[in-house]
Amino acid sequence: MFKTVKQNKAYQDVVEQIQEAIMEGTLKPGRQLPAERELKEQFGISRGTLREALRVLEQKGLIEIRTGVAGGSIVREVNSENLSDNLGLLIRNRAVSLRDLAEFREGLEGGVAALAAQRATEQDRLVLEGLLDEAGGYLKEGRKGWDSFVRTDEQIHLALARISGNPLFIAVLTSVYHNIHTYYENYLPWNTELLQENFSDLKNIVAAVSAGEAERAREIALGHVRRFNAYMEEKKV
Amino acid sequence: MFKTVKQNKAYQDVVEQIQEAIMEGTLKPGRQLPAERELKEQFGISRGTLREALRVLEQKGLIEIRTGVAGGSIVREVNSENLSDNLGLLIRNRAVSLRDLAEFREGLEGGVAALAAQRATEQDRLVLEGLLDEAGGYLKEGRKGWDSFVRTDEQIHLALARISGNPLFIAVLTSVYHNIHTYYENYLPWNTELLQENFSDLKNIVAAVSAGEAERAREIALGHVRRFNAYMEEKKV
DNA sequence: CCGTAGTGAATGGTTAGACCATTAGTAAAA
DNA sequence: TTTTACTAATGGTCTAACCATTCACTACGG
Repeated sequence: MFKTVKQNKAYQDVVEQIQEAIMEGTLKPGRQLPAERELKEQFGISRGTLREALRVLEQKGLIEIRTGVAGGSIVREVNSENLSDNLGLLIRNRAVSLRDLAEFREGLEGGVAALAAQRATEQDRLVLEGLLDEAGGYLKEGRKGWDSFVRTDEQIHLALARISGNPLFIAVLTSVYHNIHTYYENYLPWNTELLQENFSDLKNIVAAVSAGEAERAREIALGHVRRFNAYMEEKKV
Repeated sequence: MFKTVKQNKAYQDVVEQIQEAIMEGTLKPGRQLPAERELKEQFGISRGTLREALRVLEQKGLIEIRTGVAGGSIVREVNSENLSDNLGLLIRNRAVSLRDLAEFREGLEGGVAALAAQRATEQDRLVLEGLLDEAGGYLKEGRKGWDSFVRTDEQIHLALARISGNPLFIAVLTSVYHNIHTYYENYLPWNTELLQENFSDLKNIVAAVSAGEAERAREIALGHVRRFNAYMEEKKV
């Protein structure tokens, strides 16, 4: 009937107070908190306890702690790094399989391409074409350019995510790419033909995005990822 | 040319060591770490520093700390609570808007429904139909059943994610649903008609999944989410 | 006048040792 | 057998000190 009364530990109370102040805007990004020796007085706790609280806030990505005379705890701009990290932990720990990752990517890339097509500015188009040129250059280098090509390929995909303007896609895809590398090396049957095909896909996606053709971009991106995944499945077996 | 040598703080070193041990499976979930007073000896640090490390690990969701005689640090089963918390922070900070969330959901639900259709077992079908019945019941209760209906709706979507068998979809969608509630209350123009339409969508999705028709499930799910989002956009303006 | 090396002070990082609070198990009492 | 009280182990907190890092200022040398 009744819930157990939550017995807050001292450091949790501090975490909550500071977090709340940040959330409601009392503490704005860039703002510096008082020094530990002063904060501990304000909260009426010991320095050790205060530091446990600060470590938690740091881990949450809410503050940054700097040493030195002008140092201290500084309120951070909220970002999705943490989300990315967490997802990375999940991927590594839960023994998420290549198939899981690939399926997940399949679900995301189409939507990202479509959104990017709707929202790309002139400048975005230039960036994409620049990356495409770069990738093309690596492709011509033959074997030794492969690694660079793959990295550029990734950058193109991430650029699309950025262009989509949706922080969730950006954070999640960043995390996925950070963690899929391991698999590429083991499972992808690298060869010139595959890379050429890949490059051709990229060109088509960028073309569709530049033309603002959302649905075409979606389809090509989806097909691209699917083919890629199919290759990996083959090799895996 | 050279990168600054990373000056690890003592507590960071401890965090990394323990985290690594958990990741590579040396420390399995449920396993209990030595008591603080012993751990500090093993690491050769003070108790305060050790505790900062443990707090970080706790915040990361890797361990749980219990008080009392049989207490201590226990390695946790990895879960997506943290991911959810993070997403919550981003939303509260307006770094992620309703539109962002909705778009993201649109990207995911189609794929989930398609996978679920491919993989649903007989038992899964029963669960889905059970949930559907439950939702239908709430719908008949009129106004006072709305909340329950929405919650059941969510459970159906989460059940689909579970059936898809992909831990990434499960984790991410769980986080999204945990956090989208805030918006529902503010932006959804609840009325019988909308709920009826919603219910009809759900029935169709479940039917397609049960029939193993992946592409149809994908399309219906996508349309479902899109319509839902469109309603919210309207109300918002 | 300008640059550079040195120096001091403020701040976080770490240590040691003590005591408080919580809790599971055990022994004693009903 | 059930309840109560005690005990010991463990995390939670406190105090007080010293170490390590960084920035700003000063004094010296050009």
